[in-house]
Amino acid sequence: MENIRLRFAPSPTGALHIGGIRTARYNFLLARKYNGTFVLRIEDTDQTRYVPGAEEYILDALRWCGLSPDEGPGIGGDYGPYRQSERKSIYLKYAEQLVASGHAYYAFDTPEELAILRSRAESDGNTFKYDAKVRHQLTNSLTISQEEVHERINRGDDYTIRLAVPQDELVLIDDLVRGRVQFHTNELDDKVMLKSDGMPTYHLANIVDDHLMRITHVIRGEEWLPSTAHHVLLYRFLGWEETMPAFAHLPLIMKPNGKGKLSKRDGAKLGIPVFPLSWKGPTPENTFIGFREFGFLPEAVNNFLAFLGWNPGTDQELFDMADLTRAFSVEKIGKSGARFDFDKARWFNQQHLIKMKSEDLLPWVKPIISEKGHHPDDAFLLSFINLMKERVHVLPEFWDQGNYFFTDYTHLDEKMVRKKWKPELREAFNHLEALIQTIDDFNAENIQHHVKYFITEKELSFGAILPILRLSLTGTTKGPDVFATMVLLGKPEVTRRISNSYLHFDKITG
RNA sequence: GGCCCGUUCGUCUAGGGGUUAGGACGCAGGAUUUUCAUUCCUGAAACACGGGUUCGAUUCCCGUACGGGCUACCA
Repeated sequence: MENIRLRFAPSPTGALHIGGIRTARYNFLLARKYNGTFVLRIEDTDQTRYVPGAEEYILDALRWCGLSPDEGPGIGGDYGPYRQSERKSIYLKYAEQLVASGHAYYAFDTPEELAILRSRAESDGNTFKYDAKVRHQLTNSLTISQEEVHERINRGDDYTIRLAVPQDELVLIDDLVRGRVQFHTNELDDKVMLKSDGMPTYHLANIVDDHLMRITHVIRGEEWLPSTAHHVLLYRFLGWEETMPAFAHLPLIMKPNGKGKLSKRDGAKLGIPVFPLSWKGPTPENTFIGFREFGFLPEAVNNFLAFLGWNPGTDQELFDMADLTRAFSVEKIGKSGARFDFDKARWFNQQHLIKMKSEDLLPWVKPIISEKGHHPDDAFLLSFINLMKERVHVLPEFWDQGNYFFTDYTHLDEKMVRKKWKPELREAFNHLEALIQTIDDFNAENIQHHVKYFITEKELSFGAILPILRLSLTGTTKGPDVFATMVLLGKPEVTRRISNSYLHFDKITG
């Protein structure tokens, strides 16, 4: 595996969903594992589907995921340009070479004519296929004279160049994931190589570029498997079969309900992210929330994604990027489609959150708190993160579950107050408040010691006091250790909240 | 419809001719006598079906069913 080169080749037609990120991830992983090169190529040959901003999104998304390309548009490299629209003339040359060697031909049939043939066949219960059986009845350089071909081209008639797929041959593909797959050429159509606007189709561009860019392995989605036979034929006809890259077709990521492959819409429908980053489209229907905005760590997203269709063969599930690179192998990629399981994604995120050092989490949590208008110092934030990180799944929950550390709580669990507050506790709480005032060294151990003493003194129980104490401090019965919470809140705030809470409590129970 | 790919707990999966079919998420119960969470323990839960091959198939082969993909001058 020397000098391996892999590429990720998305088309800039909008936001890139996580299926694409997984494909990029696998390509990246294999490249890194063998000290190879990871190339980004933009496949913008369909000018009608070009979406402004999409290319930028792709690069941003890759970078956020830690998948920065070694070569690509805006990055450079020895095999550029890396945007197919900028390589137009290259494809024409090879398309014409294909015609010259008899493996392709000029076709003048218009889309309208073909549509008619298609619908006619359909009404007869058949399907129309532009192939060896019918190409001699259609308008192309095989059926009209060379003069007429030149004449039509010279006068500016629209034409395409189609691949002349031979008859009665077997095309063998040794897929790294699926083993040997074979296609019979009689089932293959004469695919368009060069479109009438002068742009190549994916099929031609991808083969020409993979060859010219010295790509050694093509890892892509299973949706490409059926056209791989055409691709093999192209390598053969262009004389490049010796250096043809190895193919690995990935199982698809399926919708959470298992019905079909995951699509952009599924996210909005279920209220879950299926994109790495948020994407603002022209309409609400084309606007999507990303894993980043949802509060996921890129490492967790990658860990989760890597396991959709791959596993190391051990019981280990938690991987950082470096571990993943070490453990990854194409042989361990599965064959069957993997369902997108958001609960598992949340679990991965939680585990990564727990595993991370609080210092490393600081830059992720800080913006969430400051967004709410609070700017505590790092030491405070660090203690806060320590207390909270093992009870949140996604970043915004640091605020949702811990906002009372920064401001008076806005929500009080009245049901629990009714359950725990007895008016006769008021006297005890007054004592407790006074007792807390006297604690000089306000650390958790010390506070606990005093509170414990107080409880036994008053012949009360932990279970009677602590929940209501927590309620008075945080408004909820859930949360980190009460004494640790008190330390972080600080003595003045603790006593303030305790004395303030009587009013609310009496009102609720009274 | 045609072609191609696939099928182990609800989900992600390990395994592979003879296993109590393993792990993880989720779910249920329990422990950690302040909650929540973490952590730990326990539990329910799977080899699609039918034929072969074999002493023996979940594992190999062939069918069937089911699922998925492709079937554009889209990628």
